[in-house]
Amino acid sequence: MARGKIQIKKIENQTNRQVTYSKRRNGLFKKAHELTVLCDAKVSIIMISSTQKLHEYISPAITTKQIFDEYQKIVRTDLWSSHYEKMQEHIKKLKEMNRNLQKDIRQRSGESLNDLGYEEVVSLIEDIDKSLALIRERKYKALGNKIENTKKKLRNVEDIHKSLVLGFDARHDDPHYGLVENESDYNSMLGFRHGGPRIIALHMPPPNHHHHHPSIHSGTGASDLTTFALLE
Amino acid sequence: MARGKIQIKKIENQTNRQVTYSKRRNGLFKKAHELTVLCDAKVSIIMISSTQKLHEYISPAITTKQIFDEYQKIVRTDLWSSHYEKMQEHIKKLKEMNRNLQKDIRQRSGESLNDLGYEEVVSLIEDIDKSLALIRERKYKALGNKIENTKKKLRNVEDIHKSLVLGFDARHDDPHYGLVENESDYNSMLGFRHGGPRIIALHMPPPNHHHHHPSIHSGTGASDLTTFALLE
DNA sequence: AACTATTTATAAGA
DNA sequence: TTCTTATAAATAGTT
Repeated sequence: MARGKIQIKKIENQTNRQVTYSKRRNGLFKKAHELTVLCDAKVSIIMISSTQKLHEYISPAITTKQIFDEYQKIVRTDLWSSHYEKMQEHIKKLKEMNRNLQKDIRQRSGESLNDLGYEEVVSLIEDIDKSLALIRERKYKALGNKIENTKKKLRNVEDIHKSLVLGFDARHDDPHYGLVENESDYNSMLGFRHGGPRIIALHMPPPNHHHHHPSIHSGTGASDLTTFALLE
Repeated sequence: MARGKIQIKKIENQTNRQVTYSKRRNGLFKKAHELTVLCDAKVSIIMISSTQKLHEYISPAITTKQIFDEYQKIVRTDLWSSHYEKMQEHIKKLKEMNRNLQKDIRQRSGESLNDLGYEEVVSLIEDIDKSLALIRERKYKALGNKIENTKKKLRNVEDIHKSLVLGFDARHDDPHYGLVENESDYNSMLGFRHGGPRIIALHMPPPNHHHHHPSIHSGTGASDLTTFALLE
């Protein structure tokens, strides 16, 4: 529009482009402001440059938020109101789901059985019985694994003990053998770290002492296992 | 800017103002579009006229919502986002809640016990046991009530039977007594409607015949009760 | 950032 | 609304 007409297409020279952006932005904002005053209108301009900088013009006597609100009030279509409504629905569904889940749990824990018919109660009991059996089975399996594991480790420790005793006897028989000063050789040999199991573990009763079994059912079963913790 | 300079102040003549609004709006949008193309920028213009009509320009390759999002991301001011974000949070919380409830149910039904420690499994079992006891208790109570009810009704019917027999005998003794043609007198007397219980109920076994009890546990218990349905 | 030749926008009238 | 057109304003290229 001056010193030569230009084609309306992207200015490839970046410096040029930025200069033009700056000049025309000012022109646009000026025109917007004139429009605001002359015609008593509200104008909001938001621009993002190719370098991602943001500039805005907003008529005096209005805020960008007000323009946004007006916009979504008037343009009922699309934009974010649909988004909003979708969210509302989503929330509704989630709440419904939650209600049902909680009801389920309450029924399963025997708190609110009033909505249930007799047959439903019967099948609920069957269901819970099945679940309980499943959980118990898993518990015993887990327990069995732990015990098996513990037995193995105990056996290992007993072997060490034996070899220690054997070694000690041998040394006793042959005074030329010095005492083993460094237990870490044994430990590392057996894959133990951090000093390995303390020797006190050797004083433990043999693994066939499980006359104590009932406690497994009474909820104090865990203490059985902590007894073996030193061997882990 | 033509045929005479104008002052930038509100045009009082309404027609004139609207004409100017229309012309300058087009000019503004044209400039905005040129800016978009020349400088590879994103422009959003929203205008509200003095007559509350809304017009907008939006660069191709962007939506007004995206501009809004960008705007609130860059200008850290609140806008409508507070609402939006609250909803997002709400949804997040509900989802979290849902997840936990479902996990709970899965654990209670023995499906996913892997996250549980040993003690947790033990207390879970205790919990379920308690719940089960509770539900069973309720079941038996409900069953007891039903049976009690049924017994009462049976007793009632037996009384009717007796009085009928007595009446019949009396009539037999005294031929002047006609037969009772209309049983509804008895029924309404006893509070029964719709013809009352059919007399076939009298052929039922006495209420102390509950050798059949096991079926109550096996899920066919309901059929026990339907046997008495005629008496309801 | 300033200049200015030129293009573009537009006020007023039709 | 749209067209016309005289004129104001905007701005591309230059300094």
